Amino acid sequence: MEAQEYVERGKHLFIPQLSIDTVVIGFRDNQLKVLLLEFDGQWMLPGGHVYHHESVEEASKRILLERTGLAKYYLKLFHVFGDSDRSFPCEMKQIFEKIGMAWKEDIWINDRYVSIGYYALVDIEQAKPTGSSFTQKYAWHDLKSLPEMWFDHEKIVVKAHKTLEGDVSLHQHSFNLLPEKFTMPQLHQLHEQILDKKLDRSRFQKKMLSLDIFERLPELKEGVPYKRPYLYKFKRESRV
Amino acid sequence: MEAQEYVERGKHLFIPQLSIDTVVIGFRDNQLKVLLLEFDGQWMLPGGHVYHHESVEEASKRILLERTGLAKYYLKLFHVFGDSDRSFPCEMKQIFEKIGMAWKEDIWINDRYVSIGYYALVDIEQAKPTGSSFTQKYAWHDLKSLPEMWFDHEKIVVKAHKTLEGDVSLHQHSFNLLPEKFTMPQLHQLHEQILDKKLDRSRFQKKMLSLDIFERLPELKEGVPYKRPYLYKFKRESRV
DNA sequence: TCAAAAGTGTTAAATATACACCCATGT
DNA sequence: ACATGGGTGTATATTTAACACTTTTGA
Repeated sequence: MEAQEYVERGKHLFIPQLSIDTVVIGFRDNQLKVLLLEFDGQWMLPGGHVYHHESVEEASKRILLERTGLAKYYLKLFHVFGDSDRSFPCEMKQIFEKIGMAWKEDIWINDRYVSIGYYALVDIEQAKPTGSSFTQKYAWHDLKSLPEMWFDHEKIVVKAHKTLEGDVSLHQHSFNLLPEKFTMPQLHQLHEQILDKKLDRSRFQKKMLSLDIFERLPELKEGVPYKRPYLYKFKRESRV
Repeated sequence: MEAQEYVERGKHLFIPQLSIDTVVIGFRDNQLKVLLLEFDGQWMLPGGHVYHHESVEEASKRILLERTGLAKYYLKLFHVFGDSDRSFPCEMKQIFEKIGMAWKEDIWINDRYVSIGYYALVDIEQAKPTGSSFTQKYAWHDLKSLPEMWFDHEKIVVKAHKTLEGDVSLHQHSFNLLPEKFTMPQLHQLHEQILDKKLDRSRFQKKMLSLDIFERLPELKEGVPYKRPYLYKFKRESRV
């Protein structure tokens, strides 16, 4: 949808005062990454609104598909951002002026919004991000060093990160951040990054294998120096 | 607020298409109880909407205070009910006819609503429930044998119960269901009810005490047969 | 040949489990 | 006296922790 059309018709298409913000998390170069969209030197999260005909969950999946092209991922509602002062007319005015669109005080986009926060764990190599109608540029930023962000999006990212940290040992969904076939050293380093601490290599491997959710493949990982690690894949068919 | 005023003015007072439903949980006679409101032989959850000037969290606390008179409790957002078909015009018509109020198809209360589900753990003996504008009668029902309920409220209660089951070992917030001063046997029976299984008495007590969150009081529980158990209280001042 | 990375093993400490035992109290 | 409920102890099994050993491979 074009920016112009979005602003004109959005008021009637979507559930009012309700938005979705999605923290899309990937893993590359041994670093956790978050997908951000650029506008005028500052960054924002992929997000959107809920159509009258769709469920909140459907909306979150649609938004993720639109922004990343992905159908496979782990997606979780992690928080509701419901502060009474959660509206951003000043920042909206800035954005409208930059685009060259007419800004009015009483436009729907200036309302106070309750935002439903999702985090998505994705295979960063499979993602094909695209900008939104407002934003052309996107980038994967280190979760540990976030750039200047619009609205309260930095707060949302930080909250998602904390939630992920608490969830990872409980749900064992971290493999969604890795390719279909991955090695135990990869999973080990990933967990070290998520929890931000050293984990005993031997113990980690034994614990992961004792969960009986990963299947060792006959092949070994190619193209890596020194001893080649085994490849594993998640036992269940689909990721979701 | 009166029913008439609520229907007439609600459209402008509240964030549209957003509601709150609160599963208020108590513990009495060794059974988990849920606070329900009666209308025309069927039951519903305490709930409400978010005023434009208040946060979602403030709204949930206001609703809990209005319905129970309580200021001390554990309150947690446990789920967002966002199905696209979540509207109840037929049931609303029934209710309006029973009250003797004019029902119209396009009234705000017939809209599709996204509901934010909270569960509250309360000291049932401290609660002073009151009916809402629609409902006069209230009752504490066994969580295990729910009556006929309006809307999708049974689904919401079941989801809250499951969430509590998963949360209790993790957060150790179950004492909020007991009086200020309680005994280990009480806490033991409470956990058996929440998890719906037998727990070894000796081990349970040792584990709870090893958490170092409860303080043993010099007094013993009075008015109970046989050996009198020690009384404990939660170490931190406030419950929230 | 040796260092780096991966896979596995070994021992000790900490926890969990399944009871047993003793104490206080009411019948 | 004894049955009931409460508090604690003890032996055993399991899990966690720390680190050692071995294998494979590239420099």
